[in-house]
Amino acid sequence: MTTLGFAILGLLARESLSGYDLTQRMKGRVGFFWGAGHSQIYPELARLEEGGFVTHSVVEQRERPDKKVFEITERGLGALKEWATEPPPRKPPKDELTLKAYSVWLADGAEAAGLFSNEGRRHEEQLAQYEERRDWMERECADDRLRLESPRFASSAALRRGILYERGNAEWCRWLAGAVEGKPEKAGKP
Amino acid sequence: MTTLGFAILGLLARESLSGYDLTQRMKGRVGFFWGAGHSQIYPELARLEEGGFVTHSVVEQRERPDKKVFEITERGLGALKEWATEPPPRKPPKDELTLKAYSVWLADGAEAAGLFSNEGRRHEEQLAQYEERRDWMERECADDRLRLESPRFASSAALRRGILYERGNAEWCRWLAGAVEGKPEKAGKP
DNA sequence: AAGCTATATGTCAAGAGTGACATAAGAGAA
DNA sequence: TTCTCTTATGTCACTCTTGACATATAGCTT
Repeated sequence: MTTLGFAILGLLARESLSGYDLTQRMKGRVGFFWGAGHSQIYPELARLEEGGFVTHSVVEQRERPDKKVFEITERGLGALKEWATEPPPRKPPKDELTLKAYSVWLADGAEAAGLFSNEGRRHEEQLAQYEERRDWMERECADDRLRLESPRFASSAALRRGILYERGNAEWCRWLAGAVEGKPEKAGKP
Repeated sequence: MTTLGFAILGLLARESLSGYDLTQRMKGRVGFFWGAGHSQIYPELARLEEGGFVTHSVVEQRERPDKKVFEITERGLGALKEWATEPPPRKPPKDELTLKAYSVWLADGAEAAGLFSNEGRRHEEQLAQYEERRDWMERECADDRLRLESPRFASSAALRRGILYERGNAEWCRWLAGAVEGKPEKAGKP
């Protein structure tokens, strides 16, 4: 079982979905801690079904093409539950922006300030979205999001991580943009 | 040019290194924002040399095997400088721990508390290491780390990002571990 | 002499992930 | 009619990444 498989099971444990729906979820709410295109999802669903972790049924639709709706099995639920508390392998987080910062000493100050100020704005926008979603959850599922055995609780926990992540990124980008502002470019030979 | 290529150039812009040295750096100081094993590094160095971004010279050693020391070229330096201020493609950060948190509502509370408390400790240890390194830099290269055109400045900027990242992770892990503590397991059928 | 560790450089097969290509139904606009 | 958009499912080739295999020098230990 791959991590992508568990990402899919995590969504299917909440509600039955088609491959297309799963693709949308991966772009949306789950998108800030995992990602996958449909070209990865369809083959993975086939593998999950082969392993007995999900089953599907075809739903005929009138005004749209038919779809396959996938449902998690008991076996899938059991595997997901076990996986959820196993320590993840530690891999280095790959952050291309930090990698760029690592070479910022070579760059022109105005250009670097532009980059980090733009990225800072992007992260602030994302942060605002997450905070809006958090506030919405606090209003709409006030009690439910505190019940540990409710999927809402898990969603809000993940969301909290996203908020912390974006906040850190936004702060850092703003700081760095400010710091490199006015740094002169190393003069070439005119 | 791949991102790994620029990661290597970022290191070679500071000092000339062998493939083996680069592998050590990737595990160490650069490890928190990019990673690669030697099986990726050696072929990438060959590609970089083919493209004229680096050159190498063989250094004979007495008490060790000979080594190839790679040096960045003007062309490599130029490419790195340009890349450093280009906006990175936005890809979803893949965080397996947050993905696990997303399914924590299914898990046994004690086991989940164990996982997140362990991970929290790991992040705190990493944070402590980074802070130690930051303090060391403040002492040893007090002025230099503030000069924008110095590699020390870029290193300390990246380090600052690492500290923010680990702080966020540690806080979140601790919070979640505390929250799921005492959550009873869903009873199986006895 | 045999084995272990650190240094040093490589290859290869398998798996994960990306982007393009391909198809198809129905809705709505030009 | 044709074209485009959204929904819907799939494949394929390519790249990136990982882990194992492979080799070699030299010091140190057993």
